[in-house]
Amino acid sequence: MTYSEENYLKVIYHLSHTANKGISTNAIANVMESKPSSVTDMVQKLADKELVEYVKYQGVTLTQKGMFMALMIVRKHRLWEVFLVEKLDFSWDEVHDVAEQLEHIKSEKLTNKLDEFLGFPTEDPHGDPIPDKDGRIASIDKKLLSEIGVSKKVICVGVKDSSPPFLQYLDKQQIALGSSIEVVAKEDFDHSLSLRVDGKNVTVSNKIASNLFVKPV
Amino acid sequence: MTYSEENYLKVIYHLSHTANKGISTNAIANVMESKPSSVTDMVQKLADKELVEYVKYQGVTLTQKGMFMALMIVRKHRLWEVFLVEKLDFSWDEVHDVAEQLEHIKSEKLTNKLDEFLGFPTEDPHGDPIPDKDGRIASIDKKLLSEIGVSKKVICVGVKDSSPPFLQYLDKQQIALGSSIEVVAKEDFDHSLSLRVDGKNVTVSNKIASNLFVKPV
DNA sequence: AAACATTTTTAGTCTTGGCTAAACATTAAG
DNA sequence: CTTAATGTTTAGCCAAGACTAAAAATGTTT
Repeated sequence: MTYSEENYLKVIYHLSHTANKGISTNAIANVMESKPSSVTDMVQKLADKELVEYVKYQGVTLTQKGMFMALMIVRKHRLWEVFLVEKLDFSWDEVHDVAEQLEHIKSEKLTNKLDEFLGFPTEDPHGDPIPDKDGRIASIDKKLLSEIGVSKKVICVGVKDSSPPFLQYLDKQQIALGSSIEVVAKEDFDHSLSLRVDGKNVTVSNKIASNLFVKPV
Repeated sequence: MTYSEENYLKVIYHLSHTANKGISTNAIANVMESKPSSVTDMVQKLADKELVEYVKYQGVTLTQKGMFMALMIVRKHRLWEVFLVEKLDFSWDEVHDVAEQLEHIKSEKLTNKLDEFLGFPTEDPHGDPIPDKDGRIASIDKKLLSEIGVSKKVICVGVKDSSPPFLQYLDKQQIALGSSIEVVAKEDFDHSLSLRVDGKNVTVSNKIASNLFVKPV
């Protein structure tokens, strides 16, 4: 497995969550900032290795084997993110690029020892679930904050967008994983939300609210 | 800096310690298990980037810039080895291949935070010195056990050869970094040594003794 | 000092992963 | 149901890094 093949598998895995048909070469190229023609080539190589199912013009899906490898890459990525935040004091907006490199380190022993060292965490610093060594994911029931009704109380459990600007915005508003949030009011005009976050009043736009995962308290 | 360029710099750095003239393409090719012609190509590329001084047919030496980059790679390699042994319970014969991968992770912040997390170690698990963030190395005065006179007492501070078979042999004889060693006798015939290692009698061949670094107690 | 052996470089080739431009499918619209 | 628009693949090309075989430089010997 080359570096590049691993990246393709990871991207296909992530795209599989939003779309439930075959993933188009175009979609992959967009995410990878490359060209559809390059994707076609690589996808054919992955199909030869039986990591993806590929029908011309119909898109790509992961095979069992490909799914497992993708899960192991995601596992490594998220474990390293936990390591960076918990042990090395990185903030949650700084970890992505480094984890993007660390996820390619090949050593099953390292991955499993790291998992143990971290106390077998089930979620990364953004609230995303961490597959265990057999690829199993503990699914948590979570909703977008934007779907929560007025006067309901919830706890912040994850972010949908984990780009640095969004995460830094949340830091500024003192919204973090574990924060308790009450929806005080919803504005009809722009769908913005008035919240009480850990006792403080905060107003957020609908765009913010639809990128925050919460669970009923 | 590509992965491959980094490996060349590292190899040239290591070879510079034993030979103090220019390093030949042949020597590099041997260590890298590649061919001299491939080395010539790469070395010319490194010279274009001013990371090495290169005169045709005369061999290669590191420039200031190249030396610093090499030191940073060695620094990362050795810090990760400490991490693997101290935090993840790897044994000293298992760390090399994984550290070989980890040394290429690009993030100054990661390296320095890791250094801090480990308590700014000055040596790796094999007793090799770890360059600090400015590339400085604390030099320790050490001799080969084979050069020590009879009835002298020393402490084991490093290994010259850190291949798994040698390290595993030392484990079996319960010789480790920090072990106190007294040279009880030296055999004229085969230059083998009778030792007292932490109170136990052990006999080792000259080959073993000339791969163990010790310092006077 | 010339001839031979060794080392090093050059020239040309291969593979991987990417690109552009052109050809080919599919879908949507008239 | 045919054409236009869009999406996808093919064909041909490029750069990096490695290789083989051949040419050139260095060194070693007599």
